[in-house]
Amino acid sequence: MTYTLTTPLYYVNDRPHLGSAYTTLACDALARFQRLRGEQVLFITGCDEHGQKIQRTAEAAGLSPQAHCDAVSAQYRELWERWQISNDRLIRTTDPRHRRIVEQFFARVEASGDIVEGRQQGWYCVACEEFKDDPHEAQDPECPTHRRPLEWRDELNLFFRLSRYQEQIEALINTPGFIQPASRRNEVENFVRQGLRDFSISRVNLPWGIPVPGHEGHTFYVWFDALLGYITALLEEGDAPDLDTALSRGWPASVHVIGKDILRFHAVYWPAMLLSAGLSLPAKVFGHGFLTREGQKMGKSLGNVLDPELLLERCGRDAVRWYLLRDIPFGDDGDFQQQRFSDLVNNDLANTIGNLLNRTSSMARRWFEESVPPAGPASADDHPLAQAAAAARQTVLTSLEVLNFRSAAEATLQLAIAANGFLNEQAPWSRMKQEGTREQVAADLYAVLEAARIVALLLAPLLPDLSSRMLQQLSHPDPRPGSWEADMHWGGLLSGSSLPEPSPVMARLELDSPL
RNA sequence: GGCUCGGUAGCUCAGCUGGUUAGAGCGUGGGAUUCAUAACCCCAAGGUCGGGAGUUCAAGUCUCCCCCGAGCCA
Repeated sequence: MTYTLTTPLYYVNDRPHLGSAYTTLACDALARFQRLRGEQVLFITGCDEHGQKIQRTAEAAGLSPQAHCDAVSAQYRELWERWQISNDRLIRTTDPRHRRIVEQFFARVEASGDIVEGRQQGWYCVACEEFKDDPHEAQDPECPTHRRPLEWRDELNLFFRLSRYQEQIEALINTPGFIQPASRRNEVENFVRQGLRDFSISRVNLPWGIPVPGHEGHTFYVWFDALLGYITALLEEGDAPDLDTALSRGWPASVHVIGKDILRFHAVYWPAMLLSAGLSLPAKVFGHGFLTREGQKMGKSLGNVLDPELLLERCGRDAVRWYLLRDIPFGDDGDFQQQRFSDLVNNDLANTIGNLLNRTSSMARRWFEESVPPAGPASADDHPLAQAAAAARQTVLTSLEVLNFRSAAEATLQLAIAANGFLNEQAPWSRMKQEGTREQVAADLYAVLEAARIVALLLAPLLPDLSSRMLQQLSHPDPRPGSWEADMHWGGLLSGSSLPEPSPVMARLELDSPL
């Protein structure tokens, strides 16, 4: 069974922002975790490139839509490379193969009688790419989210008969665990209970889209096309653009990770479309929260957007990943606070974790021939640090399974804190001044080094870079997919292996100016 | 307007089915120590748990009303 997970396919209307980076980072941690556990992972991200909004943005910039999409999607690609995101795919909905997949999918939906012609009349927000339900009787209604004027539309469209799936969708969203976090389920439930209405899946007079086969003049509505990108993305390099082939590569998805704003599309429309085409449904949809900055919404008008590229350059991958994953409950909204950001990075990563390794390694080298001391009694499973390590490991495993990055980070940190405490209690530096304590000191240092090794391994999904640097200092190989959990058993550190000269694995963050 | 979710130490939050002196991290103050990245370790201050009423032997924890914030739908 392939573990398929997806980020949203980001709309290329604008350059990448921190929100997309946040989602992608979280997915990366999850993907790494699943790979380490030995799962066969297919990590999908990509770009959604059709629709009127794109067309207009391109026009405004004096570019062809395709040129515009090429440019923006290249920015995404570069950004993910820079962040070292481990995605297996980066699908673009302008990929020619995608068109074939959409056509085949549509044919199935049409064959099940779920496509009807209808008249779509109403106020449309181009920014949302969505019809708004009767916005009062105002003569100049505007979109509540974009605060831009709505456009009146009256056109003949193709509709998807969503209403036929009322009961199935109700059952689906009541399935425990399908919508995560559970707190968001109410919202969707509420929406569905009011009765599902058919929604239009085509537009007329919109050239920048995939033509609907057999319906001259119609192109697919962006969402219909975009969601299917998850399936096109399954195709491997040389595969023919065939729906069944794609599906065989890893459908259904184990989880769609999305922002809470597009939950409805993923938890209602998308499953209904899949049901109609006779395909199986994703196991889970996880809608995470939004980030604010110092208590304020980020936005161009406020001029307070945090550029993910700049953030990466100034602070580094580990710092940003740690802060976002460790401090913000995944699922809830979070606030990016610079002071807290540097406090946490410095305290947790540099002081608690980094320094733990540094001080221990330094002692071991000094007193035990620059190598890992003999474990002696410290190899026993009932050693206090062995027990702390086992507990941390357990928590990390169960937390990451349910995308609770925060709890995983905390548990890892706890182990490092326990090891620092143990070191202070045992005070090997004073013992070394007495006679006949060498064996005890060796055991204590071994235990702490071993705890540090396990901290490093536990960190591998969340902070692969830091993890790797720590393991290097311990002369220990990076974890391998599938053997990670076994690697974390107490006593895996080899006594006698040489320890390189320690240097800080994590530099303190000194942010003198605002980001 | 309807519905949902929040309002707990300066800050970010834990507190499951109601039950001893309400917890953690950060920040702040003090102490101890020297192996280490001015770091680690220990201790302390600090909260009428948004307001009010009620149920109960007992309520952050249940009920009702009100105030504030966020969101979904109208």
